[in-house]
Amino acid sequence: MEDKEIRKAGLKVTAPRLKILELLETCGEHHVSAEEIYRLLLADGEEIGLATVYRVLTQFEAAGLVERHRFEDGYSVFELNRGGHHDHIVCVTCGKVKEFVDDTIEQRQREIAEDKGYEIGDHSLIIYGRCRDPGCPNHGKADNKD
Amino acid sequence: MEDKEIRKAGLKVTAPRLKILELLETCGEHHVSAEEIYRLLLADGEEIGLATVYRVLTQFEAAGLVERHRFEDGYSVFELNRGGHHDHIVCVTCGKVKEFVDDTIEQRQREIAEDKGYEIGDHSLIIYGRCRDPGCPNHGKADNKD
DNA sequence: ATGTATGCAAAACATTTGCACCTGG
DNA sequence: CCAGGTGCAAATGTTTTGCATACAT
Repeated sequence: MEDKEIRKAGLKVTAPRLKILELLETCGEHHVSAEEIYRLLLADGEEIGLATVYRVLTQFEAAGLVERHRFEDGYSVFELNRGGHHDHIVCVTCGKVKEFVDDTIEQRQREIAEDKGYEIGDHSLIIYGRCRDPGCPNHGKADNKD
Repeated sequence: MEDKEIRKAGLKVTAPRLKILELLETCGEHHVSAEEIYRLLLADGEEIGLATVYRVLTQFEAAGLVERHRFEDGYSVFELNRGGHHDHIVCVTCGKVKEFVDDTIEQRQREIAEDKGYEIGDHSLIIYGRCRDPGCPNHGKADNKD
């Protein structure tokens, strides 16, 4: 059960925390915003406040349970921290996100940080592109400038 | 003069636009927020509104004149688009930003996008670390020229 | 002259916080 | 029982927008 995860974070096991964690587990690689989580839980019959969602997510982030990403738009999305670090490739048209890790890139980053006189911490690499999924609205189209 | 840049963007040449463009030119690699631009121009004796700063920056961004970045905190910083693409390495302590380009990483990104079935567009790579500057640890002024 | 830009104030956002009430351990 | 958690409303901080006026062309 995810009770343990919550306790391990030094938090009490409450309905909102359990529900949010469960929801994130069902999301897999899909990244959800606080607002989305809020609406999904409401729709699921939970009585929960948006403020609580934010509070819990912030606590989970501090505990390393979830990761927060600030993609291009002005809000954050969250995903369960499944251990391994990874970067993201996002479809600018349909928003689909895939994850990847590349050792060459990871290594070069360490070298660059060293070279620039920084002690490396985290990093964030996001590739923006267009996916070739049939369902993607932009399927086949080329870059149109106007 | 930078009149041309503004006209080329289909915008009228006005004082606020000129001033903002000039200011960005003096900034070089230093990334400024809308608020900072606003305060700097006020301090410089300009009569300008914060809303105008945002409007102009948005227009400049759309015209490809400036780039907007959303680093870790909840606001945007802007820099003049000097043509060449580059990535960023940011000090999490003092906020200092350095730019870099690494061909190996650029190349790997193209391969990854291809591999994952994306037609690559842009990307954003930000390395977070701690710089080894003497004046760094305690917030201080963050106005390091580098 | 005329369509744009502007400054200001107010709105719209995502997110945080104060507070009185609830609840898990 | 009580520290910690919650929902709600109000506060925050950033960015956007409505509107009447001012200005570039």
